[in-house]
Amino acid sequence: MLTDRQLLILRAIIDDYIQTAQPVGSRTLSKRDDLTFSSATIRNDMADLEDMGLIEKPHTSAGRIPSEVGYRYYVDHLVEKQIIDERETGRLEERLKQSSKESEILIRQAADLLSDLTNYTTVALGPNSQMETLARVDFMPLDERRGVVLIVTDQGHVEHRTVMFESRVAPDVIEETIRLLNDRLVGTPIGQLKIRIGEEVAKLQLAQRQQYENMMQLIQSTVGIQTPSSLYLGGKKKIFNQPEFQTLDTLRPFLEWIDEQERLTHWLESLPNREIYVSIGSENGIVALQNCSVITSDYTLDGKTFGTIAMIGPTRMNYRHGVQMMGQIIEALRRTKLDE
Amino acid sequence: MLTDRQLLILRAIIDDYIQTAQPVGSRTLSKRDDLTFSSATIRNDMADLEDMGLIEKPHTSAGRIPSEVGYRYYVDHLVEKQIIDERETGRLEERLKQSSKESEILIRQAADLLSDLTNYTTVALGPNSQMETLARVDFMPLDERRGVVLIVTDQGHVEHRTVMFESRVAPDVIEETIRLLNDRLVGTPIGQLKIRIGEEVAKLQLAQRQQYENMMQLIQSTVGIQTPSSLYLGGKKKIFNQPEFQTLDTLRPFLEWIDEQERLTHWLESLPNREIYVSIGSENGIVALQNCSVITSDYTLDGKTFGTIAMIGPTRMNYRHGVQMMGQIIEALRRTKLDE
DNA sequence: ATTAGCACTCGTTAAATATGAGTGCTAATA
DNA sequence: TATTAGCACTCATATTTAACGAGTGCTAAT
Repeated sequence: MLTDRQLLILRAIIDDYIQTAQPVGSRTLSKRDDLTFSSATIRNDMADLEDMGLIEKPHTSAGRIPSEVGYRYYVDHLVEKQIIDERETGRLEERLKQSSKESEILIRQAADLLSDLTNYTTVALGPNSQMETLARVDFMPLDERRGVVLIVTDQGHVEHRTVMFESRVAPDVIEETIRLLNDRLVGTPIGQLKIRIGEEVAKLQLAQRQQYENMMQLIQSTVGIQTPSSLYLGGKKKIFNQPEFQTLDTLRPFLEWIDEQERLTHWLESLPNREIYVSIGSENGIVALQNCSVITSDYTLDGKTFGTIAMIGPTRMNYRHGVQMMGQIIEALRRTKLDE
Repeated sequence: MLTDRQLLILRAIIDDYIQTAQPVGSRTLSKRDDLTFSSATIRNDMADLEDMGLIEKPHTSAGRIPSEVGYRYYVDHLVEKQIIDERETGRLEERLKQSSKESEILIRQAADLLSDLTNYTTVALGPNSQMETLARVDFMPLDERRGVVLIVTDQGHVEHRTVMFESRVAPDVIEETIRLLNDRLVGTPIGQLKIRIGEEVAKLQLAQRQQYENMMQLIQSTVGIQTPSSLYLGGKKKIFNQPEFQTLDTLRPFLEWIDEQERLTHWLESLPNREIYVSIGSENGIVALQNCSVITSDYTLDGKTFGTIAMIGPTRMNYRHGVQMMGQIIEALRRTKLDE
């Protein structure tokens, strides 16, 4: 167990290191107003803290830096969660409201805002359309052999795909197929369209054989439509300002990783659903983010569960401020109404 | 005017420098099989080439590197344009064909392909939808006060926007408005929708006042739909392998610039329409691309003019190979049929 | 239990030195 | 006259050496 003084010293070391990115020495600490002990006393406590694995030194004659265990202790015990500053949240809500009522744009704006508030890179993942249900299928002819098939979800998302037919198709065949699709598939979760149609297709074979090929073509195109989750990166440049990323060895893996949209999406989707979750350093298990910490949170927009937002900074990130800003942003998003 | 030998030497210097990224000395050159002169002779010619501004030395005791003027001369006189290797083009066409028939995906694939062939970053700009004409407007209700308005262009591009009405709207009002929009606007270039509707709106005021607000809301939403040109970056990582971008001072501006989608789009759109155009070093006028050269070309897909593709590498780029690969890719794209 | 004092460690910086690739010029050669 | 061998000179880069100083751990005094 830590003594009060050790706690004070640990906190001071981390606070100082977060600000300066330099190892913190005992003399520096003893000069702080909130630490009244001599440097020797502090040194003794530092040795104890090091024995406990909370801090470490880069080399013999350097000051101490927090270890990952130290940061973990700091975040779990020394960061007060969820103090929502009503005034500030209101201001954020206001800024979000001004930008747009389009959910996609709102999310982007939120990510940018969070990035600007914290100076860390942010990633926002939109809703996973796989969960939404089909509201309607429609078709628009372009010419004799081409047309666009559209699907709309209950949440108002639209996806489309151009269909190319083998031969000229009679309008009523298309009409009938679309009607069939609407009859059978409306209300089906987007992710299950493909499976669902399999059950229905058998009945089709009884129908007119003549246009069978074209009908199947249209159906396959429809259920094959992908609904990609929208991903947005805010403040990618911010990383350039971090002292730990001033070398190519550290910068390159980070940039390469962050640019891999698909992997990023998977990662965000795989995160545990929580309010606000802090992953410190190598805890995240991603090699490219070894020296990064991540604050993630699911968010709701206008009450509905929506997606995930993440904030990525160096392990030496300002956890207190980060957690607080994250809390404010998701609260502001929660309060934002889409329809007024 | 350059003597034959000087030409040979200039070419050798540039070829060598392109490969090694190191200043080229007279002794190195004299050992090449294609240069039979002594190092002293080469030194004399080098001095002349330097006087003409074609090469320069980083410092007194270093070899020579090509100047921008030198590269320009090299590209204009020493790079043979447009030798299309039928075999290779066919292979590229094959690979493109396999990927998809969806134009968007084809373009991405082409950009990736070009990047892999050359090891430089590529940017592909899709067609500018502003030029396409409206083929159809449609509306799908979501609930009493919301719906999705869709527009389709003659090229099969679809854009949509969610509309939020002030009050409950009668289906027949919507139907009528949509019919009106289709009647008046089909065939109008997307870029001119807004202007065009102004002329029509006066007549509207005579119609039922009651639902005027909602009708206007629907119309405004429709003509306000943006059709962003699609932009795709291929091989962004490639820059990390270039020796001239191993330092943050050079890397950072490049990465920051390349990530600015909007600026990038504008830049590509502002380029002169040409088959293949090479911009060397500071010629492009962009500070962040001072040390980069760009090979750009408009391309056609399936015969139709489509967009612009660009290849960005260090000034010390392999122009011969780059120009050739660019030629092959746009030829392969030109031959690719969308509908078979 | 705390603190002053001191020897010791070791990364960082600066100066001193060595290395060598490459040049320009001059004089000899074909 | 054009080419080449020879040589002194330049200058970026790498290596070595020395000085510096922030910070530590330990011991003895308070």
